[in-house]
Amino acid sequence: MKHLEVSEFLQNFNKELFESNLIDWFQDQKRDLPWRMDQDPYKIWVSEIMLQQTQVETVIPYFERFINKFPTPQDLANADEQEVLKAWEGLGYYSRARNLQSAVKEVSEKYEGKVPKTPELLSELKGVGPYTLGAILSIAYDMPEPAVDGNVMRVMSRVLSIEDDIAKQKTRKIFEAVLREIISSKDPSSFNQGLMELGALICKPKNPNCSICPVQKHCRAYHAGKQTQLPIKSKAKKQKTHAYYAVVLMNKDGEVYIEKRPNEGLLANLWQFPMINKSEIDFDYLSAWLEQTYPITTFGCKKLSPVKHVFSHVIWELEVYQFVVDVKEVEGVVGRFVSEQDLTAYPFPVSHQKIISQLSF
DNA sequence: AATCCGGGGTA
DNA sequence: TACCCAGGATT
Repeated sequence: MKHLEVSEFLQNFNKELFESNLIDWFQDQKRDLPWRMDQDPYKIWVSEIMLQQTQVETVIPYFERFINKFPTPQDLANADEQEVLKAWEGLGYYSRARNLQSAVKEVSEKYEGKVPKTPELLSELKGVGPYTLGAILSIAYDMPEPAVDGNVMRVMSRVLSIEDDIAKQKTRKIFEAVLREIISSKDPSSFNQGLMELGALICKPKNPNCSICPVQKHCRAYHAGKQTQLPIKSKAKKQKTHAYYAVVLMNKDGEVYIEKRPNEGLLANLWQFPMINKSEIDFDYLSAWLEQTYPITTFGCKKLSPVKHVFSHVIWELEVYQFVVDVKEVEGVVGRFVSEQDLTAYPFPVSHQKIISQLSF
């Protein structure tokens, strides 16, 4: 029963009744979320970027602060990137923030701040992929575009008993084709949001609550008793561990040395304490390496608590040391010494926030 | 088609 | 632990 055509998935499927069952349930049961207060395309855009791979409850406080700080596209376009990253601090996938600001600048300049209304123009924007495109067009502009995310694939794989591997890129296209056939033309916004809301509240990955599901009678997986076996998803490979020394260099004034990470790759443009891979240096030479790399001479050294941090694709194990240092006057140094007070102005990854929380100034 | 890119919630 | 989350960009 694999790799069927769209028409085969939809045989004997009552799409009109499915549509009304889904939309009626959504209108009645939808959560009161801050990006549902109005239909401002900018706010919907911001929310959709934040919601990528991120749960609703996590996003809510970030969204509130972000919109309060950058109420309009112009505000975000004119902001300093460091300010934007600071507002994103702790949310993860920081390229979302940089791409969003870049795209908002483009909208501000080319379209007078109006979010474009066509798939072609929208998909040109950085950070707007197939899902976000459909979400913006359907929710902000009531256009019948599919918005296929993890929720939608889980719900529809069960409803239509679709057994393709949802971890594979091409499978999303199958769901988009199916959704184009059944999406409501009357209320595509409630239809798309209803599918996602259903996935979040009822048709959950584990223990789906089929007994109260508004589309139970349409669900082939439920009727076959195999709702917990769908969707099919191949496993991701395990992360590799990287071990580093991370060092806090504190001068006599209680200021600590921080440096900006490169403008691409992991945690791009965020700040950190100096780190060196343990495979590159033995601990006995750490002090000497620090003195040749940074404008300092080291004195005392004490060990802080180690930090373990799990990313989606890699694991960091940081062995943390704090050095007392004298500062030499050197030009061309990338980092800087900052006070405890000023530290709060810089965006740090959570792994290094764990180090900051150990410091006593 | 794989891999890179965060962090937190949940069973 | 392992899996998941209103995914997109890069290789």
